[in-house]
Amino acid sequence: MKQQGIDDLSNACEKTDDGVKWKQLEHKGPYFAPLYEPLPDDVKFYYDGKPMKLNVATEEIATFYAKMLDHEYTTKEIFQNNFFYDWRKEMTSEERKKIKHLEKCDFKEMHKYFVDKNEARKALPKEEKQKLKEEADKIQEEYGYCILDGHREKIGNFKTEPPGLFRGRGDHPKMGMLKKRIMPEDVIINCSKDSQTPEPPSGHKWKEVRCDNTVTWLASWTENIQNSIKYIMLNPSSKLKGEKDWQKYEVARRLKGVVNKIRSQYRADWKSREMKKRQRSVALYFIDKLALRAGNEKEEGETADTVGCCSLRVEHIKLHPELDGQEHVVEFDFLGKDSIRYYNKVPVEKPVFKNLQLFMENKDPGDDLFDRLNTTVLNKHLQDLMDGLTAKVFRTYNASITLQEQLKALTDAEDNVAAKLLSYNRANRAVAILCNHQRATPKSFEKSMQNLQAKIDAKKEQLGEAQMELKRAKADLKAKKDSLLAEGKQLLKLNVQATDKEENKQIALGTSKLNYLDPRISVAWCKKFGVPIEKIYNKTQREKFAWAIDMADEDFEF
DNA sequence: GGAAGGACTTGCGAGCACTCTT
DNA sequence: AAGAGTGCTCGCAAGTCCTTCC
Repeated sequence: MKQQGIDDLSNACEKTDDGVKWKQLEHKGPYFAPLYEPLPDDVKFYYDGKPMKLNVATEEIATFYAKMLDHEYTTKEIFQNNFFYDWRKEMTSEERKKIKHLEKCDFKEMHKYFVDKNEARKALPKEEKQKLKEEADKIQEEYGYCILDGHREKIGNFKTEPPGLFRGRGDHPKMGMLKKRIMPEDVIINCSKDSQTPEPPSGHKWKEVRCDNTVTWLASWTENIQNSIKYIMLNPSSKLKGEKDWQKYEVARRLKGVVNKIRSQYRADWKSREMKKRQRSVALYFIDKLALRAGNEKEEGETADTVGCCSLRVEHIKLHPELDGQEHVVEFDFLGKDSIRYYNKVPVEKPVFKNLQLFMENKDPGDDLFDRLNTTVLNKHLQDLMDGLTAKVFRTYNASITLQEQLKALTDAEDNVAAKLLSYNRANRAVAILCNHQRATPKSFEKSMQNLQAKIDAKKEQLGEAQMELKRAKADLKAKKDSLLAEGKQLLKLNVQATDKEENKQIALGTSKLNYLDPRISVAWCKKFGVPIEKIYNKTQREKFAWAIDMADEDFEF
């Protein structure tokens, strides 16, 4: 591997303001999605029952739709309309004259072609598969790494996104629109001046090559659906990302020091004469207590209708003066990030309840609950309370502190490793529930639960038998006792497994583990209770959290 | 001061790869 | 050896929050 530029950095970019500021960045540029291969002649598209040869560009877009035929997306009207509208834009004028209705388009042959092709690929002999893997590894090796200030670092996403049909989440108004192919002419390269500038594919040029050491991306382009910029950045295992991660948790730890003061302050503000302050203090209470997201405004009609705290509308909450024997209950029901439903019934303190009644007076269901508040206002206030404080820090703080407290409460030093891990998972789960990290119940859940139960029943029987035998055979006592003990232990372990699985049915632990829980808490816990770190972090996670594994000893306190 | 643009983190699900069972 | 089940990686959408521009 070339190590050019490590010793000679005299030519490197200089920028003096704060920020990332690397001295050397060298890479190969993005790896481009493979070009379109036209369909064989015998795979036909039919319009109105008659075969029709499409122009290559038109055909390519048709294949995007054909590939998705058995996906639910293609049954949705918005998806169909958006696709058809964009498809027609790319047709030749003759094609456009002919193809006027999507219902008359028959993609079935094309669809079958791709299904078959996919199966053929899966059925490939081992050696062929091995060869394909080696080719992929070669590409990874060549394009998947960069050199940043003398260190070889893994890149997160070194490939451009392939063209296709946009799939939004939830009720997205743009679903089905055509995502265009990214060409070198769309791509901005960022690298140091002294480094070897990456070569664009032959016959092509980059949109721009720049040297901006205040940012961390290697390449970028603007996508055509939302007109937003996409970036090629480093892998979480990189030093740069690790340092940022560490910083994030340090900010959250600083919040720990002032959170009591902030809480008494927002409680006081519930009685403020200013409406703006009251709204701010109630919103902050939600963000703190319920770990809600900030809730930026969104452009209407451009994205799915989802909300966070500051963008909650009257229709998203119901007030119950009394519910199930509890007073002042707020019932939340709204779609949050990724159109995941947030549903929760929460007893709140009386002033909060009274304030909410006030905020909702004379408003329609579609009106903003906090009409005098937005995330900019809220974050400005938070910044005054603590340097670096923003709404999202509360999520990080409350997630991490909850893990630490739960681990303390649930872990029994006398337990075996399996039981300790159940405790760990339960603590992790408490956080995931707080942050509303959900998942669809896995498809094989019922079945695999039954299998596990069958195993447990079998083990119980074995245990019973061993007990009987022990009674019968007084001789050979030691061996029988041991086998009894072993069976008992296995049963316990299976029961633990089953409990864990059941409790985890609809909860996703990954997001909190990766993004909200200070890894030093987990590392310290492992060290303190003699649990190998591999039991809670897999290889990738250990790479991402290398900084924490290095740093934390068993008495680390968040 | 507010809209638009930009950079970066967070989030879920699909599909692949690996393991375990039969 | 094959098939099922599970864990892990990757893709890329969708957030947050800061900066820039008028």
